[in-house]
Amino acid sequence: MAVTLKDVARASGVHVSTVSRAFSAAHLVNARTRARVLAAADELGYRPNRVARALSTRRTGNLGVVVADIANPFFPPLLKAAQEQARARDHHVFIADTDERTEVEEEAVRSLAGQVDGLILAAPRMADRRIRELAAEVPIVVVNRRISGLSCVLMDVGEGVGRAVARLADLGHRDLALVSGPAASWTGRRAARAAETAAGEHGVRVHRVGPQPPTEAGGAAAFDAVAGAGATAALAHNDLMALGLLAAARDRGVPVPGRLSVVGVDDTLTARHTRPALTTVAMPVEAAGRAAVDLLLRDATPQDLVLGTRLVERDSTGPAPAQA
Amino acid sequence: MAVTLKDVARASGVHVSTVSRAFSAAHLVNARTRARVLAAADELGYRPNRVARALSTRRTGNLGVVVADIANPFFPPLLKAAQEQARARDHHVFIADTDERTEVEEEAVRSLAGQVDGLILAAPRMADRRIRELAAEVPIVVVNRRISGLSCVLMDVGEGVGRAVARLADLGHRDLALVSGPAASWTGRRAARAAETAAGEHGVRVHRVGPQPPTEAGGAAAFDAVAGAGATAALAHNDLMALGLLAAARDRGVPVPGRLSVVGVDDTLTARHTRPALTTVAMPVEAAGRAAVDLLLRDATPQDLVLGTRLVERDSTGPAPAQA
DNA sequence: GATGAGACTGCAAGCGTTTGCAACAAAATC
DNA sequence: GATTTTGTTGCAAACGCTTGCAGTCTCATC
Repeated sequence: MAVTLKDVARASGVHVSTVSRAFSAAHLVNARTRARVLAAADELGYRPNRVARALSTRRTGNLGVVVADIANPFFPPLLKAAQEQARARDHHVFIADTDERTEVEEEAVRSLAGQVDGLILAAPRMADRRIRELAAEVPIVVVNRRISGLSCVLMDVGEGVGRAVARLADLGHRDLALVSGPAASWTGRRAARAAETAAGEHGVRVHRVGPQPPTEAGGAAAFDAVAGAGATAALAHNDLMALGLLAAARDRGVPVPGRLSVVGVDDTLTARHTRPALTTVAMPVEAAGRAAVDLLLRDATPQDLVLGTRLVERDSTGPAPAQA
Repeated sequence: MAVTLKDVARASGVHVSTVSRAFSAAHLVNARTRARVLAAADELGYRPNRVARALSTRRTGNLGVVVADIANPFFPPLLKAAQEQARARDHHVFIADTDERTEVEEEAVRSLAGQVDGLILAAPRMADRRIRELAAEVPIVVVNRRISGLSCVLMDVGEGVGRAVARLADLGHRDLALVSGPAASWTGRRAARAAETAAGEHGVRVHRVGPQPPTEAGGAAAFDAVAGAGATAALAHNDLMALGLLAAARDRGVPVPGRLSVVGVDDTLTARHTRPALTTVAMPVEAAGRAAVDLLLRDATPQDLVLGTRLVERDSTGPAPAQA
């Protein structure tokens, strides 16, 4: 069916190994022979069979990206940047959506391991140990989580979160609700720590709320606890949860930012179009996607790469309400 | 390095072919032998090498999904549903983002062709001819476009659009701007036709605006033309463009829906959180993703599958303004 | 003019599976 | 009891490509 090396060899009167070298080791074949081979290949429409090549070289030219939820607007730009970078390096990319489930995550890594040269785990939920074990089977780069011994691309949410808390303090807020997502989230813990540190420095009380699923519904579910704690500002685990808070506030007739300031994390496209537009901590997601691919393909010794974040102030934050 | 059939064979004292059959043709091997083999395999942690298997069976167990822009919120749910369905069928999925470029699209199909059992082209931009040619190399299912001879999953935007126009007419609108996206978009043409038909039936004038890129910026860029045409309502190519219109309207101080009603297409997550919340035509995207995978894996004779759409009325539409 | 060094090319053994075929034994059929 | 069937297994040839090795041929070198 498809045109193979053998066909090209026959057509150009040389051995298959010469044809092979004409493609993948040009300097080992005579220039004129090579030209003849390439011409024949072109004529026949030859395209190397990546599967066969992979079998013999043990390099597939494929990468995998494992994410918790493709539909979570945080991931698509990461995915897009990663796949674009991979394409530029002549690699293809698999995606696996784990639906936030650890078992699925593990199985995804396992079953992908055989047909990729490396995997990018975006904000994985597995235990460090498991990830390290899996890294013995296939090169792994982790995004948004630090695991010693592995290459990690980190978006230092702490920076932006700290700035957010400082800004809220400036605006007069003294009670901040920290609405957390999944307990296993590295970024979440990191944000919490940064928030608490900054809060301490600025004399702001922190009220922990959650954990809740990192979804709009999760955010909405947290609203009553936020209000109950007497907080005038809330920092959500991510934009999606912040949206949930916004929606719940609207339902309850609580004006934002009049009575409650809300801050998200991620700066997903959505954030710009909420009502009110969401103040949020912007993550360098595209850069992270590209960096992860580079790290994987370069496969140098494990290294951490820390990318900065910044506060994007929109309309969901404002001065603390006067005391009742 | 990795455990192979040979290792398992040695460990269980049978020939590799027997081991192979123990996995992929159970009925051809004695039950007790099989048990012994499986035990040995389990013990050694054997995992079949999909690449090698693919070389010999010519089935890779992989699918590819080609989309114009992963970051366009329309696609992630489709991708997610497709990959979940594929996973359920023990398949992996490649993604390719074409960045809206035809050449990239074609090259993506070509280079993926060798390592997938089939491709899903979501809203492709290529010419019908090209797609049909490519379909000779690899099974293709097309989403959101009808191409004779190929299996297609169609979301009949016409239905929802027709209803939207009817509703706008009810609200008193008589001048509707049709803000179009890429000229090559099947859905776009389909929507335009449906809008014009419905407009004709309800005595509404249609003003064509565009084409513009199917982005927020594209929508914003179209605003002046919309206003200039004297339209009191606009139907955008997609939600993203509708958002652009909303933003531009806000910038120009034009109240929505007070002076201009805006309708999007897609009902992306974003739509619910715009200011005002966007009235839009909802697409059954997840269902389409699943259906596309099923069609591909079943690989029956080509068939079309038409899924319905509906109008989701939110706050960006309202009564037409009184005549000036 | 013998010798060694390149430059090029072919040969053949893999890579880990699958699968048609043959071999053999045991069971079933007449 | 001879013959066929059935069940089970091994053998070996693919699948399309890469690559270490060895062979040939041409030149430069002394």
